[in-house]
Amino acid sequence: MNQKGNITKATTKDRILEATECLLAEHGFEAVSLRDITGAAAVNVAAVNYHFGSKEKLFEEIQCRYIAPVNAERVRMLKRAMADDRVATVRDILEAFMRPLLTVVKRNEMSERLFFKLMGRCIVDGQGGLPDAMVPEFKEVARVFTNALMTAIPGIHPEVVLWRLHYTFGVMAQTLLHGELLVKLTHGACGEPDVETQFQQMIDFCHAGFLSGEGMGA
Amino acid sequence: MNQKGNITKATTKDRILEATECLLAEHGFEAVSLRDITGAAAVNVAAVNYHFGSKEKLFEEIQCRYIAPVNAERVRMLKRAMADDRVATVRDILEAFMRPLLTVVKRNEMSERLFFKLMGRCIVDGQGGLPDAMVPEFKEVARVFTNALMTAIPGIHPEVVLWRLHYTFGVMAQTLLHGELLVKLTHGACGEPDVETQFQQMIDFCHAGFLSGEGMGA
DNA sequence: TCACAATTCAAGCATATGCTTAAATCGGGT
DNA sequence: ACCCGATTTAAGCATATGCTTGAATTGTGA
Repeated sequence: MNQKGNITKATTKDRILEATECLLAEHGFEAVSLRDITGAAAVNVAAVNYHFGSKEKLFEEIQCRYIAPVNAERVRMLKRAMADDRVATVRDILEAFMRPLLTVVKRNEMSERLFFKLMGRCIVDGQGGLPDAMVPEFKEVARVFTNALMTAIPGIHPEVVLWRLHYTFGVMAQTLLHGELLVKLTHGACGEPDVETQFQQMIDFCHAGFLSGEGMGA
Repeated sequence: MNQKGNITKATTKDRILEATECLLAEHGFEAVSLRDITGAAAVNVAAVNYHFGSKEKLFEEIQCRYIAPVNAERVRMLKRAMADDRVATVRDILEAFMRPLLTVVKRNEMSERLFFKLMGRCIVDGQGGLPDAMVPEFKEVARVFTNALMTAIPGIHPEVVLWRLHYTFGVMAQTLLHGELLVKLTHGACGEPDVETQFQQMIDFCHAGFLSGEGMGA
C-alpha cells in the first residue's frame, strides 16, 4: 500500500526529509534554501509547502524527529541506571547523557558523520530557535539529570551542576560539529579515533570536570 | 584632522564596523544582510563596498580585529607563565587560554555581552570559514599550548591533548554564546554569576578534565 | 578660489528567496 | 469506465539579496 515496488523512488515526503537532513547537516539551518532542498530531492518547490506547510515547519519537524528520541533514550538509560534505588555514578549519568546519540544513529539510514553534524547543529543553531514543543522536554531532561548528579556528587552546588551540564553540551557540540575539522587542521595529529573511543574521551573529560573539587558546599 | 568635532557622528567606516559587530553578535554570520548593516549604521549601501570591498571582506576584517589580539594575548600570557624556564601549571595554561577574552574586551567599547557572543560566533560559525590569513596563527596557538600542556602533564598522549583543547573550545563557545539562554531557561536557577566567577568555573571544569587519569601513556 | 581626489548618494541590475495559484495528473474505489 | 480526492506541476508574485553605476557632494591642497 505504501510500497510502490519502486526501489529508488521513495515518497516525495520522504525524499524531502532525507535531502533536507543532509543539507542541514552540511550547511546549517541558516544557509539552506527551499530551492536547495527541492533541487536535491528532485521535487517541485510547492511540494514542501504542500507536505509541511512551510520551510520553518519542515525544519522543526526534523529537529523533533532527531532530538525527541535522543532525549527519550537519555531518560530511559538514566532510569535504568537508578533502578532498584541504586545510586547512579557520575560516569553512569554521563553515559546516559551522551550514548543515546550513538544508539539512535544506528536506527537511521543516514551516515554517522551526517547524523552527528545534524545533532550538533540542533544543539548549537537550534538552541535559540528550538521548537516550542520541545522546551518542556528539555527542561525535564535537565531536571532529572541535575537531580541524579546532585545525588552522585554530594554537597555540590545545584548551580554548578547546571553550568557543568552546560559545558558538557559544549563539549558534545564542538566534537559533533567540528571533530572532522580538527582532524584536518592538525593533519591527523589528533589521530582518527573511532566513535566509541571519542565518546569515552569526552566522558573522561566531563567526568573529571564534574568531580572537580571546586564549587562544593550545600 | 580625523576628528570632525561632531560627537555622535563617527566616520562612516567606523559606524559600519560598529553596527556590523552588534548585528553579528546578535544574529550570527549567516543571518546578517548588507541592508541590515547599512540600515543600522544609517549609511548608504554602496559605502560598505566602497570601504571594505564586499560584505565577506567586512566580515573577515571583523573576525581578524577580534581574534588576532586574543590569540596574541594568549601566547603572551603563556610565555610569561613559562618565563625563566618555569614549568607552567595546567591552571596557568588554561588561564592563558581563556582570560584574554576577558582582558581584550576591556579595550573595546562594545558591551561585554555582545563581545562575548561575537567571540563565540567566531569560534563556532567561523571555524569552517575562518579567514585564510588566520589559519597559521591558530595553528601556532594550538602548537605552543599543546607543548605546554604536554610538559605540564607528563606522559599524556599528544592526541588526547588536542582533543581536550578542542573540548575546551566547546566549553568556551557554549558559555559565550548560550550562557544567557541557560539563565533564562532555568529561570535563574543557575544563578547569574559575574564574568570572573564564570571564567573560574570553566577553568575548574577543564582543569579537572585535562588532569583526568585516562589517556595517559607516552 | 578653484581644481582634484575622496567620499556619499539615489537608483537600478541581476539574481535568489519563500510562498501561492490554478491547472494538470495520478490513483484507488465504485 | 468513471469520479473524486490526493498529489504534483509550471508559472509567477512580491520581496530581499549583493553589488554596481554615474552623478552629486564634500573636503583639501595649491
